[in-house]
Amino acid sequence: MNYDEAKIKFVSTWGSLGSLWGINKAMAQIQALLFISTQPLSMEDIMEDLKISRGNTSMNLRQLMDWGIVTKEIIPGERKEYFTTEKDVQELARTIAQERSRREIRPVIKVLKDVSSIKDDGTEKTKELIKQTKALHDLTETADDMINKLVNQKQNWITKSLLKLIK
Amino acid sequence: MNYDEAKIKFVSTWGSLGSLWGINKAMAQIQALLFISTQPLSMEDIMEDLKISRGNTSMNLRQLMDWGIVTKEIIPGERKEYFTTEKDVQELARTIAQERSRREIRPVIKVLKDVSSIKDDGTEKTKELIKQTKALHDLTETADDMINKLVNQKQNWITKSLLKLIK
DNA sequence: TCAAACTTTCAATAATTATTGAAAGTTTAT
DNA sequence: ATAAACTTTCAATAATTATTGAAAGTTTGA
Repeated sequence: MNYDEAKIKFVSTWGSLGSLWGINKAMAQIQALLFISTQPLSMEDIMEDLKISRGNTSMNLRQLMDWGIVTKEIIPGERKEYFTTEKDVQELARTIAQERSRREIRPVIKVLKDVSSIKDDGTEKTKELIKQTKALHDLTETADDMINKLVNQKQNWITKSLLKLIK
Repeated sequence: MNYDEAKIKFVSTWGSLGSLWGINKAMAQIQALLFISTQPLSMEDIMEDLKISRGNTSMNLRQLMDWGIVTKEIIPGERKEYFTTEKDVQELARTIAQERSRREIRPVIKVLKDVSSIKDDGTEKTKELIKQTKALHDLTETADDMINKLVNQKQNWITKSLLKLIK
């Protein structure tokens, strides 16, 4: 496998993994491209490389900036805008985990809390609903907390945490 | 909020969260319905409750069984098949985490390993590709390991782990 | 102030993914 | 062996989601 093959394989694999953290293919591919690039890329560069339209590139870059994992780079003397992504995997993971938590998990935790707080009318089905949604609420909340704590131990969090954990 | 409202809210919220662990809406809703049901449900029951077709119900139940979170229940004297889901949240989380790892994460880890193992031809871009995909490989592999270890500590894993972790 | 260089927006369209429903398949009781 | 009761399959269709491209918007330099 040479450089070009490896690059294509990486970008497309990372793209298809987008679903894992809830972003679309083009968004994930743009991020992948920036992640292995040695210098900032312009919209033109990205469009050409991924063979996607200008509009698509623009919209997905905006989303990546909203997520906080891509930033605009001004290159002196250049008219075009250039883009870079966070290059540190730890920091990247931290940002992604936080954003997913904020956007998707926390709202669900709220619903679980509301649902599990309905008045117990004494019927079996109500008791079951309360019991099960409460269990789900507790699990989700604890898991969310844990991920955020893990991910916020900036230095080498995964390795350190693992050591502590797996006695 | 009464029982019926709470039930609808729970089922639809859980359905929309399906994307979080990579299953579709109907699948997640069926699981949600079974999760709060006091007794096993037939295909008929599910179709009626969620207002989805027989074919859809059948296909999604099969998938849930493939994931190992729903099982067929034979009720003596009954011709129909009945279904139940794993009721223990811990066990549910364990199964889901394992399946996702097997289906999606491990294959990506393999690609990252292959890509990061290409021959270093000395160019800057190749060095960067190798460096970045290797970092991603290591992170992904370690995170995957950790989740699987966490999730396999059957008894109260989250709480226990948290205690150990967050000094 | 103008126009060239560039970016954003968004309605139209394409691609993907989910859902239906009816025919085919299976199981069970008699 | 048959037919009723039930489940599965899958081609057609619908719903959703992503993508395009051209017009509108913005910024910059002369």
